[in-house]
Amino acid sequence: MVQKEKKKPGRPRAYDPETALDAALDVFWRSGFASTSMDDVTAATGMNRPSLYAAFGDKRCLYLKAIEHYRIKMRDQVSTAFTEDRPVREALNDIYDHALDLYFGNIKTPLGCFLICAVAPDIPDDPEIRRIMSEGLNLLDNAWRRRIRKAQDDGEIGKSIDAATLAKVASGTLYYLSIRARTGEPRETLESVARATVDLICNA
Amino acid sequence: MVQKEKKKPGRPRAYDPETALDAALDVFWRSGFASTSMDDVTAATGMNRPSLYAAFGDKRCLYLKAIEHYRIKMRDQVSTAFTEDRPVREALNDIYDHALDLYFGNIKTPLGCFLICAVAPDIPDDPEIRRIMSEGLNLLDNAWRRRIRKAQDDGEIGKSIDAATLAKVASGTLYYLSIRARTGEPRETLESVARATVDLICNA
DNA sequence: TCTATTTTGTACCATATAGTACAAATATCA
DNA sequence: TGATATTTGTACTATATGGTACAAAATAGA
Repeated sequence: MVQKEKKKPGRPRAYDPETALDAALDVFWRSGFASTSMDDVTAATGMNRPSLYAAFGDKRCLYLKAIEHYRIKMRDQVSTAFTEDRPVREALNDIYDHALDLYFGNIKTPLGCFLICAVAPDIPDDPEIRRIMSEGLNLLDNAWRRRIRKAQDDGEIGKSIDAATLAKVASGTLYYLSIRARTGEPRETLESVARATVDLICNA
Repeated sequence: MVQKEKKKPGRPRAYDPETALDAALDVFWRSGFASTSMDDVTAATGMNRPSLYAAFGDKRCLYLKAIEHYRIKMRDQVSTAFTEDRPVREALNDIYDHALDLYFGNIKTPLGCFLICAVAPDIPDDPEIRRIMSEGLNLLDNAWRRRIRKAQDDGEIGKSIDAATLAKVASGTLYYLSIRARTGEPRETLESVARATVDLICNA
């Protein structure tokens, strides 16, 4: 049960934390941590600086919260496609489609996967970012692995290559879709790559 | 014929432009454009600021030159593996190996592909970077495509999926190797993914 | 209505950073 | 040796940026 509005004394906040975090994610997603100024964030969220700092801490804290926010967004967008019960071909293709929905977003310029395309450069200089990034991508690999493993057990996919490795190949195509969405490749082209990958894996 | 040293009047430069550009690439490769300060570059190159600006122009010019420098490095490292005459299996595996050599580099912390891992975030805010990035990745896709197409003509690879699409799947695995090298995944794991991809493509 | 509490909004500070001015240094050439 | 040309190195400027102080505003509760 979510406690929606516990009436507190004091001036009420003029922003919705969830909406603000979403706006912050958008600017980080577009330009990355270093290229995004706190002024950009205030502009995107509509919040003033002290409110921003009071709500989310300093820039790096906000960035970490944005990453976590993205992780949840990713889960909501694609995780159901992994667990639904149906033929593996259909499932895998559907996963890619949902991912493309996320990568192309609702804005004019597609940005790809936030982790792959925007967070990656921060890895060498920040061990915690590396850890979070690693875990986030592992979650994805593991989701592929479980679904592919199930298909192997069901006899839908051959067992000549182990599920964990096939899963990483599947992720690789996801990375391709991300990067290429960001470089401006048309969605149809990327859908073809996704379908080809599904073909290859299902014929393994 | 390269004109090595045309004796000019004036104080001789204390740096080697090629070496300096290589050092500049290293710091951009590690931290990306925005996180890298010109002080970082001066430290890495050993050049002082005015010499740096005289030699390469402003920060963005230097960055573009570093990208071009990387493109050449990439070509030198992997392009011969594409054109050598031998069985396609051997060729594809060798390409991945050479790429991994580049991604793991000579330093302790592997950085992956410069374009994929460091330049990608700059795309949305800089049309020229987008163009360069796009062209760079297209070159890679096309190299895969030509080699795979040849293998299809030679009967080594089936024709159920067209070469251009298979090429993009092959690139996808390359992107995976890049990102995962940067997150700290061991090289052996990535070699397995490469070998699995080659298996899948050769059995297509 | 008065007090306590929380958020807002302006204004500000300290620092980091991209880029440059200018004189000293070091070469070639006459 | 002197004139010319090019690079070096120090010091500097202007600006952008992360972060904060503080008073005004707006609520709940007594």
